[in-house]
Amino acid sequence: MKIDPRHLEILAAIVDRGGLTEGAEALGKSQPSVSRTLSQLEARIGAPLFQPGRRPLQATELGLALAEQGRAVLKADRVASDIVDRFRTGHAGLVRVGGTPIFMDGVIAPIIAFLQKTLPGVRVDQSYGYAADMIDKLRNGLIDIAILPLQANAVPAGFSFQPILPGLNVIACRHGHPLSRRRMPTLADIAQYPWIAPPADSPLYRDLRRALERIGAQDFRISFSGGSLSSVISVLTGSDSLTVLPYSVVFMMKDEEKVTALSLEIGHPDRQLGLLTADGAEHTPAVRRFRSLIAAQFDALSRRIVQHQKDQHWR
Amino acid sequence: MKIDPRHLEILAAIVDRGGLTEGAEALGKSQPSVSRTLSQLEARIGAPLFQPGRRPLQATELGLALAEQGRAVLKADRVASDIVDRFRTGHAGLVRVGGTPIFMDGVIAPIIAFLQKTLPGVRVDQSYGYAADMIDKLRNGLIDIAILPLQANAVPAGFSFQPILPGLNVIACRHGHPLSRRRMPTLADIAQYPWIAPPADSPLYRDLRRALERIGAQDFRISFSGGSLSSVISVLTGSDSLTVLPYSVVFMMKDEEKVTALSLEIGHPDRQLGLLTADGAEHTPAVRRFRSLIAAQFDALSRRIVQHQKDQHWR
DNA sequence: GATGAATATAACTTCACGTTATGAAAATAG
DNA sequence: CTATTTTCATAACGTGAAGTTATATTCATC
Repeated sequence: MKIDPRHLEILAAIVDRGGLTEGAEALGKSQPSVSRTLSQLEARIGAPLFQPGRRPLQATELGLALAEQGRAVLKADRVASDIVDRFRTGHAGLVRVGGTPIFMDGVIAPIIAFLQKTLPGVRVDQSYGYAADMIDKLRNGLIDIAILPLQANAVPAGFSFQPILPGLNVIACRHGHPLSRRRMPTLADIAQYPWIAPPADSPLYRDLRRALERIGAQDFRISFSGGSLSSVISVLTGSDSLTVLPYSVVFMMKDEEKVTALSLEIGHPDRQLGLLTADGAEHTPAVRRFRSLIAAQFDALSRRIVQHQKDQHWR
Repeated sequence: MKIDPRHLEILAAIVDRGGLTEGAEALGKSQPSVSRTLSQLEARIGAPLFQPGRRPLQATELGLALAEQGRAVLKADRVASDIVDRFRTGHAGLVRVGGTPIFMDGVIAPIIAFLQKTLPGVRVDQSYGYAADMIDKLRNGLIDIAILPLQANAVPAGFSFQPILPGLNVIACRHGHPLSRRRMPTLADIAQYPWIAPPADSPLYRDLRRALERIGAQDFRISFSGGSLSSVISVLTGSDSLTVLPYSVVFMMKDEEKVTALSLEIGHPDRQLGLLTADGAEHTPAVRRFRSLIAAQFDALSRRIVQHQKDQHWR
């Protein structure tokens, strides 16, 4: 015999609260409503759920057994409500973000780590790729947000781009590198050190080439290439190699005093790091919340960077 | 946000069966019905529960989380249905029976033990008392069935009495008792042995007095009184005492060869052992089933007793 | 027996859910 | 790539469960 789970809930409420009136109150219903539902349930079952004509109400064996199940329903229902509420407020859910490897590892991941304190129920699915890839994934709904360097006029139709940081790159070397003491290293200074190259298809690699062209370096030695950030940093700190990194990545690591940037202007691409999203995409509250928190974090980071640069100027 | 537990059930069915059509089938509903319910649920929650436009249907994170709760509801519901079904068929429930102590211990309890194999889900609440007590408890709905010796014309108004055995009493002694060998013990034989007396307010005690009067015994020594069956049997088998017991009690114990009955006619009260019930009482299926099974058992017992007596006559 | 609190009943309205019929869309096959 | 099939969504409508307020009953208690 099929029983309406709501009836079991009502029964549990009556049993646990010790009366129709209290039970109805706990359920947010009127007393007559609960009373009639109980009568109908007893009629359907064909047996009393409470000792008839006894007050205060006392459940029968059957009533108690069914109330037990009603409690299970109530609990499941409460849990479900919680899940929905947390989902709707963006405190739970899945956020799928993708972006360029070095920047994701060096800047985004630490920020996500920080955000997890605010959003402990949010799960982040991180994936790596460059612009074309990411745009494709966004279009197919495989990721929610891409974090990329992009030119303002290169934003494809149907996408929105929210800049978060200038796409500033620097030449990086280990702390204590011979060049790091020079105020203005010359081409000749630089030429004697080998380079760590980002993957050949990465924007960072193009930036490296462009920067070297700009300062007049025709030829350069590559000692290591293709690694992700942690490998690059290992090689960088363990040798006198140079590489090109987003300034923000170097900035994030400055307190560790392993890596530093040469004071050498290398010409900035007119790209901005930013959040790319597909226009039609329905974002979950968790995604929206995550996105705004990320933006806020970058705003703060951006101000810290500006402040830091000012401080260095004064010195 | 409050969620209808039935919707969670439907969601669980869809997720577990892998589609609307199958889910609807499993729930015994039409496909459009579950389709609309699902749409409404998604609308209420404000988020898709399944990846939109994907076939075969694949649940979102949120959908999976809620389906989990739906499974809990389904389970509780199924258990509740089972409880009700078993209750309605009399396979589960509470049966409250009361009766005279010696008879309950000696005959009813062994039969109940046997019935538990047929009705493993039925709980029996046994209580002891004499007629007046039991009638009172029946009237107040504190017990469902009383098992008593009663005169056919002494059945109070508003009660039904179903005889199950003749109220035959015998003088009992230990196996191997000196008197047990006598074909027809005389009063003088009997007079030298002490008696174990049932509680003074019991019908058995009155039967004892009546029996002794009938065979002409003016005076008798009481060596033990007030015990329940197991004490009485202990004293009986450990001494040469005599006592009065319902024949059915002695019969039930005959295979143990501890106790036997004297072949002495002691005059039967015109009482019958039977099942007394209050007319107005609403009996649960378990009680009805129990009652009919008890009656059947006694019918069988009664036939076994008759057969036994025939066998003894031939010897 | 009177009083007060709790439960049951009555009368009515609304809306969720069931149905069948049919349209739209996605996957599969040719 | 088009046709077919399967699966899901929508439409339209009837029924009944469950909500409401007002009021009657019933049970415990003083």
